[in-house]
Amino acid sequence: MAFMIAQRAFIKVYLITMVEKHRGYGYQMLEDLRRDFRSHGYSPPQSEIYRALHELVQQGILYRTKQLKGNDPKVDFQEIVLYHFTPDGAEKAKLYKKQVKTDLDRCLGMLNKAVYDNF
Amino acid sequence: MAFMIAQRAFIKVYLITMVEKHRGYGYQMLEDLRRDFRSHGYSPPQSEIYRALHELVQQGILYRTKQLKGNDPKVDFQEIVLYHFTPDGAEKAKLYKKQVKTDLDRCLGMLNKAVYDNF
DNA sequence: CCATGAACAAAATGTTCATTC
DNA sequence: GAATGAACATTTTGTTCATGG
Repeated sequence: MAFMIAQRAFIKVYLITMVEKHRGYGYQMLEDLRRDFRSHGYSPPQSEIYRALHELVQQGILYRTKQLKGNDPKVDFQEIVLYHFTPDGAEKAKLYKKQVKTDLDRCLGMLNKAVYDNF
Repeated sequence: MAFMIAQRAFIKVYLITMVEKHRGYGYQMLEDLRRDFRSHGYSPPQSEIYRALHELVQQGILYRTKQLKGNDPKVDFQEIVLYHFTPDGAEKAKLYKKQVKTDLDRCLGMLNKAVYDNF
């Protein structure tokens, strides 16, 4: 077992949750995470979000579709990549999240213990 | 700012606390930590403990003395390395711990948030 | 500037080996 | 097996570059 939870896993559960909420594409999720964790002094690097998304596709949890950002193609030709659950993706995601939850709890236990033991 | 607290820093505060309690030498501290974290599924690698101790010496917080383990040299010639605070080591240690405490709290905040947001 | 992706560089860690008692 | 240390290998990250709209 590793020491702490990996950044990758941490990000992945957030991405899964975002897909559950039908929210968006990579760049958007990146900005959301940065906003939500700014007060914690954490700014996930852009590469990690894309890597995490790619891995979730590899794991057969998500699949991709492409779409033009603006409703009107004449206005905005920017192409974005949307993510959705595969047929059995939701179930796989549930399982993955469960594993990460276990690890999150483990890490919380260790950090709380460290505070208790040393401070 | 990094994502999570580094294993190294985590171990260092434990080592400092152990030196405060006049406990021991590297190998002993390693075993203690392994025992204390076994239930958390974490077993710090031996190399990390020594690396951490060396760094604390580099930082001018600790210095080393050597000693034979058994009281009677005829019985046990095993040489061990003991660690003590340098003259200003205690103060430096206090400062270092303070920094790590801040980071521990930050990490706890992030992990708790993750649990709240995703589960 | 938004958006995606890959390539590359660095750091942190894990594993193994060497040495001594 | 206890004890210390270094070397080496790998993984995980962070940074930078490339491309296009």
